[in-house]
Amino acid sequence: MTDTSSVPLNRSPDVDTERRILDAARQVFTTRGTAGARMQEIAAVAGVNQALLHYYFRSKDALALAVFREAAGKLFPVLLRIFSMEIPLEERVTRVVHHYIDTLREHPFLPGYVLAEINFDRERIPALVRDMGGQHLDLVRGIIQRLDDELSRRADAGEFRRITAEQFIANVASLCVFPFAARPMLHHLIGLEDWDRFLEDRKRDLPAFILNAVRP
Amino acid sequence: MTDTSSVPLNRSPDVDTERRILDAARQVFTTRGTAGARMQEIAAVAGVNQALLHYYFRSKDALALAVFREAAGKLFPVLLRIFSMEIPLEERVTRVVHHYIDTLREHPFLPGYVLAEINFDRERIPALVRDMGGQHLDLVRGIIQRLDDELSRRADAGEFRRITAEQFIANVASLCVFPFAARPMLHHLIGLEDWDRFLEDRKRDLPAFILNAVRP
DNA sequence: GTCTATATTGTGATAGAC
DNA sequence: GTCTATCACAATATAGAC
Repeated sequence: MTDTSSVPLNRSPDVDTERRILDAARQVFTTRGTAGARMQEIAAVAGVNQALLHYYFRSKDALALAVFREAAGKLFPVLLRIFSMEIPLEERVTRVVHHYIDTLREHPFLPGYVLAEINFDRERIPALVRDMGGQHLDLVRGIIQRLDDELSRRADAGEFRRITAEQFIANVASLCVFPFAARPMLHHLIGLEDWDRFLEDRKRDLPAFILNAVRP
Repeated sequence: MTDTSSVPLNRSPDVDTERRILDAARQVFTTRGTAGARMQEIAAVAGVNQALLHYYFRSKDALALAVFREAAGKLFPVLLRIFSMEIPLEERVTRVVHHYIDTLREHPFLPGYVLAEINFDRERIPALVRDMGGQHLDLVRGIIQRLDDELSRRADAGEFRRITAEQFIANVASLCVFPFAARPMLHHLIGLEDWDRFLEDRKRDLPAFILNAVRP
């Protein structure tokens, strides 16, 4: 009789290999795009055989979805969480800017990859919404509503220009994310050595920039 | 004897068909991405046979390059031209904003497509630079230098905060282009009927927003 | 120039040994 | 769980008639 006490039955697949495959998949999918990625290359990067990818993830589509979910999970939930906090608007903006520039500096290919996905695959947005649970849309609407109220109040007080929450959020997202999506081009113009400096300057100046812009 | 007077010998390929193919290719490439696009679909959209695509463009790669060149040609030269004009900075910014939002509203898939291309294909940036001719880099450096001088001068005069030309250009590009690249998502949040309104608001407010942001 | 038919390769996926 | 070998088909590209 075999000893099963130290080896649980129905043990989940080797998490180490699965992780290695997923990391390799992220690397390849984010740099070549989902359609341009090759299962063979992912296997090579993971240091395993191509058949194993199918053993763990069944199909290229399923693997791509797993990667996209993980990538989107890095970008959106934090944004919602910070914008839900009960702290002054100025503080929320500063935190979002710092968090995004720090995160994207570590994963510079995420923005281009995610933007490409949502543009080229119609199923990505619904999948994203489903992932966030049924509350997602309500949560977002709540955040937008609250931000709208706040911006109106401060406009009434003469502190801010009139601006909708959608425009405000679009501004914050644009200024934080776009430079990374356009990185190969900016990179080429600015030069590799100054890229880090560029990001540091941006991290420092963007919060004041965003708020100053809506002052009368 | 055939009448050749109205049918030039060595006549260039039927420009009408070539155009139809190129338009179809743009439509398919920009919505599915280069790697995800299928020659068969392009042929169907163009209303011709797949073999004709190769007759006119030799290979998928060559066709993709032609589409990318045309797309990039819609986005970059105008930016350089406007920023080279001898008009006040405020006027330059306003013109760029208006031009971009109007152009991208007509071609909403261009930003996502071009960003995906430059992220996924390392050859795109060099090709882009080559396309603009040898003067390209000098022209860009000239524009950046001039803008830098101008921003410094106005910072010295206490009119502006200190900001580099690179940051300023990144801000303008981000605010104009990103919403289109993120369109499927914003679209989903904002709703189809309000998208046009969103763009109109943006076109009106962005110039003042950009300049106000750099005021002390 | 435009078509049909076909060659040729690339690529996701599976079978089956270990 | 992991591998090698192979299948099946999708997709680019070409040949050749008209």
